[in-house]
Amino acid sequence: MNTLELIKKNLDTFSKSERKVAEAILASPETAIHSSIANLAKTAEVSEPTVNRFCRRLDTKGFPDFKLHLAQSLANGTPYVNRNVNEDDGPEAYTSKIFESTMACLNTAKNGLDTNLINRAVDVLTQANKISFFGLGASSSVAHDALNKFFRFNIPVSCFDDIVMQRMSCINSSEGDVIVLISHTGRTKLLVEVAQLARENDAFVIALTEANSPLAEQSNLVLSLGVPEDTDVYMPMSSRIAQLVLIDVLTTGFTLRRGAKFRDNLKKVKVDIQDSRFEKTGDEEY
Amino acid sequence: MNTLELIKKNLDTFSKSERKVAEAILASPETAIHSSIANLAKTAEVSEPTVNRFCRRLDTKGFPDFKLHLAQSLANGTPYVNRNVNEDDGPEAYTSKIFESTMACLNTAKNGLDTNLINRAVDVLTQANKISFFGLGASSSVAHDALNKFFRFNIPVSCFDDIVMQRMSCINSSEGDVIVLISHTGRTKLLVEVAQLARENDAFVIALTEANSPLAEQSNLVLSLGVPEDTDVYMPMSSRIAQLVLIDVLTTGFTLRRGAKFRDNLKKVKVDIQDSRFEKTGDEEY
DNA sequence: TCTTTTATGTAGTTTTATTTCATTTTCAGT
DNA sequence: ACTGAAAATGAAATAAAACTACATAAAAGA
Repeated sequence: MNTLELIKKNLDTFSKSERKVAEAILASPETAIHSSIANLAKTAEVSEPTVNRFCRRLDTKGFPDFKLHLAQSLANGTPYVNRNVNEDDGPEAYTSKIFESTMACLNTAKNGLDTNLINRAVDVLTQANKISFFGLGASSSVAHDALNKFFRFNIPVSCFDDIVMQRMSCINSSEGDVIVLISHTGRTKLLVEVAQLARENDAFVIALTEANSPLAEQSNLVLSLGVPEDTDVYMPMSSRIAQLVLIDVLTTGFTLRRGAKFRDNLKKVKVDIQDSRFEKTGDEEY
Repeated sequence: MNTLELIKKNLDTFSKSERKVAEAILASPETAIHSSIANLAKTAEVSEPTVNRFCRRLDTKGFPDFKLHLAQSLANGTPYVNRNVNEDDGPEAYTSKIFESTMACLNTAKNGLDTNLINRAVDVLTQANKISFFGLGASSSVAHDALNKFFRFNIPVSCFDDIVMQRMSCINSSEGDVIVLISHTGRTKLLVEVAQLARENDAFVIALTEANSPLAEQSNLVLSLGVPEDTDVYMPMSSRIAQLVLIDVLTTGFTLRRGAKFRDNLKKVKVDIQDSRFEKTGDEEY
């Protein structure tokens, strides 16, 4: 948790003098990280040990350690990690908050990912006869995105956001087919059934979902993002973004694994797209 | 500039002993910020003044100040310098690179956005009779995502990734209708034509695209991300992610603008989705 | 009101960082 | 290769900062 936010939140748990310290810091955090303990004590009109005790109350080793934590919470790009949007936020405020919390979410996802599993997934994908991406509701756009990327590899790939088509596709699957199921919570009943159906028909099931969820249990390989669940009505679903980045990672892993010959293929697709453009060089995508 | 990157970049400008310090820090930056100058000097096998001089060479006031800067560059979410994926990167390497460059891209987008324009866009959207999202190719999944979000507001909203349907929809549009066009480069001929068609039929055109592009010129309002264009074959299209976050921002602005009554609507949708789930509380989305 | 607990500050101690200066290394010019 | 200037480095001393122990004051409970 962001130290600055932590101080704000715990303001009322501090003693009288400690609150003075907290207020002095909140008033000008930038100044605080460049002050000595003596200086800050003077600003807050308390004694030095009080400042020190204040630091320890916030689970830091002491004043220097506290400054380190505070500095990190003021660092470029993360002034207000995961701050929720308020009813009275202006465009400036909610825009920063959403961008920043999305970045924080990606960082968490990055740290929580198991690269061995990613490697396994890339393995499985490169050896697949056919790849299918399934998602329902909000996850369907992630599946579409995956389709768009894998389509360029010129391998059999499909994508369905229709439960009936998904089931039909599973029934027709066989060994060597890989089915990638995308679900934020991993608790969508219909999709869990799809996973079962796919496995009954010998397909390999990769799930992009929460660890230990019902869907995860029905899958052969689970890539979980470890992103905290969204709690606020105002807050958008950042986990979806993390899933998309994970798709990017898988695509990249796939490209690298397939080697140089394969990459030429990609270039061809890009060059062709160019022709449908107004002139300007070096562009890709739409 | 990020301190850690700065050290890497300037490695060859340091003297022999100073390089030892640099290498000790790069080897384990997390350890470095928690060490005393004496400790770090011992690890690097140099004297304490050398460490101090090293810090000053990097434009800091001294060792504690340097640690502060270093801590900030290690902070959660800090955008790393865009590094491209290499042919011989392992899963660990390409995963971090992709996540980090995506975060860097979001940070750039955040800084480049004009919140006044966002506010205007939210204005226009809240007053619309009907909203349509159009995208082609890779941008179609962004359009779908937007549909999914705006759909919950219980207002007339549609989404097409088919050029014929897009044109038909434009022809049927009238004053009060808003059409949101999504295109990374803003140079897709067909989509530029769609913009013209929409305006001829009195629709208001919002473009999520590059500034000064042909599409931008045909639109009433342009939201440009200012994200650098993708140059590398291996690199995924991060701008797409930025577009999605921008959709999140617009959705949030929309919700806030519509006020409390409206938010109840959102809750209803969420509660309904719950029922199609395996039991567990507090979940949202799919 | 008295006792106990908690909070706060003073003064001394320890740790940490910086400065000064002597020594070593490097390197250009002979 | 030698010499001397300049730069780099480290030892030791100094200064600064942080921390500890303890004493006193305030607050809370009996």
